[in-house]
Amino acid sequence: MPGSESIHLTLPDGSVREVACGTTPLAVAEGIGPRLAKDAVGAELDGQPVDLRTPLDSSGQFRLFTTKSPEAGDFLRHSAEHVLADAVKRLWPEVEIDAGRQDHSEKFQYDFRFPRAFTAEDLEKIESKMREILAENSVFEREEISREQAAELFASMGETLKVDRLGDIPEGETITLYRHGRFADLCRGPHAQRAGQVKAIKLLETSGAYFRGDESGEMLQRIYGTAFGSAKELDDYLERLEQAKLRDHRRLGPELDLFSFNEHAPASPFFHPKGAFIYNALIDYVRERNRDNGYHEVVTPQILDVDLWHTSGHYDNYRDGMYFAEVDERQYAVKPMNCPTHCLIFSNTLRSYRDLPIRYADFGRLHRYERSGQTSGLTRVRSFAQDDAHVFCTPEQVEVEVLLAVSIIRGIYETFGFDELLIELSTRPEKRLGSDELWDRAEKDLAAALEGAGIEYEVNAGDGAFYGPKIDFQIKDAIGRSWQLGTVQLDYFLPERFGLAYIGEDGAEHRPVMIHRAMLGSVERFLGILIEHTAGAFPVWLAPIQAVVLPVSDKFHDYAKAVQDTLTSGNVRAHLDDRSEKLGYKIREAQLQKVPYMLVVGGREQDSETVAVRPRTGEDLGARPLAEIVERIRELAASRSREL
RNA sequence: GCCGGCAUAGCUCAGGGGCUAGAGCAGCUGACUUGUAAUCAGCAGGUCGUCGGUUCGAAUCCGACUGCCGGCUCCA
Repeated sequence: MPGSESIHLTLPDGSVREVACGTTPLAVAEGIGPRLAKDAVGAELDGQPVDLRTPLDSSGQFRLFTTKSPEAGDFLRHSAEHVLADAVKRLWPEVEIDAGRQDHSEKFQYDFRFPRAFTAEDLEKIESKMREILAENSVFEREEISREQAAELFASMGETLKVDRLGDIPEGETITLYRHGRFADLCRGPHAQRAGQVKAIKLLETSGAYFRGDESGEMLQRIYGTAFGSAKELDDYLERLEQAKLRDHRRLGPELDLFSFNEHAPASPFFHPKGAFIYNALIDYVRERNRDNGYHEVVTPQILDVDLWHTSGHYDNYRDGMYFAEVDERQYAVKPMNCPTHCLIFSNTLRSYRDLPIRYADFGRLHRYERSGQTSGLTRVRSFAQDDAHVFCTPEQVEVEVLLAVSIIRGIYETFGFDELLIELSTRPEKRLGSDELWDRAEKDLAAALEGAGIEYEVNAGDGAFYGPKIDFQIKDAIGRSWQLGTVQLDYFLPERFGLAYIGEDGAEHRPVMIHRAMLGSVERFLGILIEHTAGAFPVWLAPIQAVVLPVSDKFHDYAKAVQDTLTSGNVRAHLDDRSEKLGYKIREAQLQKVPYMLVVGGREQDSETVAVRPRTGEDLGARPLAEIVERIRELAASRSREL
């Protein structure tokens, strides 16, 4: 708050400005120049976005964003969000407003209590009303207000949802209001300076959304949109959405003949030969890594007495997500997880501490009933397999075992080119089993394993599984989207439920610790992500067809066939396109199928026992000896290279 | 599960209370014999998602169901 003390702001050019504590970023901008003050949208202090009107009370690295800064986007979208609410209120004054979005990195949204769903026509009307409001170019004003004043204000406006929301703000927190024109909303900011700085808006879609995210509560009507400082940026954004659609695995999968879906088994993929090839190649890869690291594969039943699921606790917690069958008047459940079956193998015989760690891997098919509306392509299915494994070890071995799992996982992601990796340590959730001492120890073990190996991670407080903390692995795909893949979870609870024990050095029984580990996660989901990451252009080792032989005319079919045979006997997955079509036609088709290598053969090649090599990158490598290309493809596949 | 949308040929889509439901691509047949992203011609292909209702008549209007899509919620 304004005081006699001063603070020091370090500007991007390295210069330092000394200003009174409580000076606003807008005042700082004015001090630098009127032009900058006019164009300023927002600011940041030590990387934290700050509103132009929020008094600064500490020193730090200071930057101002103008309409031209990409960083201004969050400010602009947040302001467009208020303009959206304003527009809806102007069109339908009786509508109650709820709240906007937390994350404005891409979109904005607002929820309304509206008697029906918004239609496409409504959106058009709202959008043009928003443009009118933007043209008014109102200034966004920030106002600190007491809880009582705020409650009174919103009650007087008939905004009962807002009054409810007010109650969600923790005691003692400064309550701020942002106004533009006659519109006022409870808001933390930050906002742009003026509405007119938002140059391009688009409303994207509508949907229902539960008030406060409560499934048992009221459903409101939500509108999503996006906004930018220029029409060009908006166009680029929409273009990116289009590009993302083109690599959507639900589109590419059928196009590349990888998989299909059928009403007879909703949300359960049918992998065609090419898709199954990739599916199995992924599993083979993990199998190889398992073998190299002392994990032993087991095969366990699909359908087990429901009794087992009572023991494991899954029946109580996840009954609604399980499939059941009754045979011989006996109740069975289709397995949704492998862990209980692994516990049964572990307890099949007396175990010594000398046997530990025991590492069981399992690619068993799992079935989980996902509620309708929750399923999507390969990423959320009802029938799937995980690259699952469970390690049974002594408490002392936990750190080493966790580290082993982490290092295998990192190696695997590298193979796929998932270079950007975020590791999260998820700690005890509110609903959990076991004592606090147990959790203290488990969380400490995981953290120690990561820190011991110098691995950077973030803590995701409260997001652990109910039976133990976990390390989650998030990757970023080729177009920057984040996906959670692998997980390493500590479990002290299942060994307890199953009464697992090993005989220790002291001759007494001890409880083993269980570590759940998946690297790809669900193989189905991983394949979906991989399709989008690669846009269907798989690395040579995963390409169902690695090379297609293209004779330029029927006259060269014999040579083409001989080429294919040579490739095949050299373990290259080769296809011969001997249709009577022009070369361009066949190239186009192979290209659309993203076949890594097109091998053109005509008179010249036949005479010299070569093939004209055209990788799917489109370059022309010219005529190469057949043996060379066989060797090249074989080498790329064997090394699981991503090169062509 | 909730809010909303969609469902016509293998695919992308047009049509629309009425008489024989269309196009392009893909498929098949034939001609062409092809040199780095689509040769030409012909043929075939449909219970207009399923069930029910309204109607003289429904692919078209209404309802239910199923599946899919965008969100919400959930995800051991």
